[in-house]
Amino acid sequence: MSGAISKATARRLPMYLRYLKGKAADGQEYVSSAAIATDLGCSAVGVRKDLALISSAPGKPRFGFEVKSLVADLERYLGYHRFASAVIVGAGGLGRAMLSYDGFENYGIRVVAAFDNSPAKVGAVAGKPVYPMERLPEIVKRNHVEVGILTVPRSSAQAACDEMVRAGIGAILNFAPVYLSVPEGVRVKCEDLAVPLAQLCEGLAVSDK
Amino acid sequence: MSGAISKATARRLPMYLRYLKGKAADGQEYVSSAAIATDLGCSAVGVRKDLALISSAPGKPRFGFEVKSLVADLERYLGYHRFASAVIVGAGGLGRAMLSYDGFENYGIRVVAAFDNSPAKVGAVAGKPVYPMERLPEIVKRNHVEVGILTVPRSSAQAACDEMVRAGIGAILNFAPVYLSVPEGVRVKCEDLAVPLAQLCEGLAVSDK
DNA sequence: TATATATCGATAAAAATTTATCGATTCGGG
DNA sequence: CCCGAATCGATAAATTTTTATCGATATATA
Repeated sequence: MSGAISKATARRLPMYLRYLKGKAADGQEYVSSAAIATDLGCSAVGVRKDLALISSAPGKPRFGFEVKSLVADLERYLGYHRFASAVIVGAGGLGRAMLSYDGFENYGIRVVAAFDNSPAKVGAVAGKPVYPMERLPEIVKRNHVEVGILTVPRSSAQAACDEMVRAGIGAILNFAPVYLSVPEGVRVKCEDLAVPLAQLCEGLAVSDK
Repeated sequence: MSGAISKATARRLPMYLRYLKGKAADGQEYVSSAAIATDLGCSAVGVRKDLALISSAPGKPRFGFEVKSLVADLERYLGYHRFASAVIVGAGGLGRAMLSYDGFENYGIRVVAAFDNSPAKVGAVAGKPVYPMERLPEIVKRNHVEVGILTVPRSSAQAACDEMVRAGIGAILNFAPVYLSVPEGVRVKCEDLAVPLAQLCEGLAVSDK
């Protein structure tokens, strides 16, 4: 069952996918666990264990794993069992950057639109619409949006969060550097852009190794 | 010694800091491990263990921990033993958003400037300068920059990365969805904005619990 | 065809992390 | 002044995750 994948492994899968896509683009057919481990800075045994969990075809001795097949497996695992719609609340610099980011499709996520209070921000970015906040409930309902990305300034984060919850959004990815309080049942994941950078700076980097 | 903090704990510290700052802003003097755990969705025992590692003052039975003191301890731990300078390469949407992001100071990181190939992007954002790529080595050297944030499109990522390495940058935070190859000794940490979102979408969220 | 080698997959050991338990401490209320 | 509730800190158990070991397998090459 797909639920049998540990948290630690699940965190690494996207890394493999990205790496393998690079190899595929280079025209490489096979890749060994040792090569992956060296390049990604983790252990070969760990790589094999992780891949064993999602790979449909076994690795071939003396060759390694077939890149194309692994990519397919990873994409299936990472994006298969869902096709979620998301909205962005806050069309400032970060919000607009995410609106034009093209990496979400890989994970089965469709960013529907962005919202902002400021009339100046309303319009479109990268072909995606930016609506005034009032229209949030309507759009959420119509598109069955379950996930919201919060990219407003710290001061308006809680208010925007409340609006999202009222509109029926059940999971929020919060980029504002504040703690949000939400009603029972709503999931929040905080993401602070400074954190990975800080980890990188640490002498003892807390890498995802 | 400060090196005795486990990776798992180190990953959680920023979360505590943010949460506690919120409480401090609300004027709350004390907070119990149980309250933190409930709000943050983790276990109270874990919270106590984590805090024990960085807290200078012990928690008070019947009250909990002193918020102000914990904030000070966390800030000291997270940002004290370094003061790193960073640059941003790629002044597109994400790059500019990060240039105007004010959360880096909390972690002892100073973003010095951004760089871009396109003359149209050169100028200033949020009071920080945007230089043409040619000036990267000079600025890096002058400011002793050790860390670079890579926010260019996928296609130019490797080239930009190479330039950063040549300029003397030893650690790179990569936001482009590609695998970068770097010489021995250079650290790379990849950050894909879609990943946390994907985790949030998963039925079995891989939260940082 | 036989052999050496690179690689896998499985099992086992070690390490790290989380969770549980429990006595000790402090304060508020009777 | 004593009792009970709330909370901590420490120790111990359980779980998860990583790392090590080793035989099996497939391929290239002599």
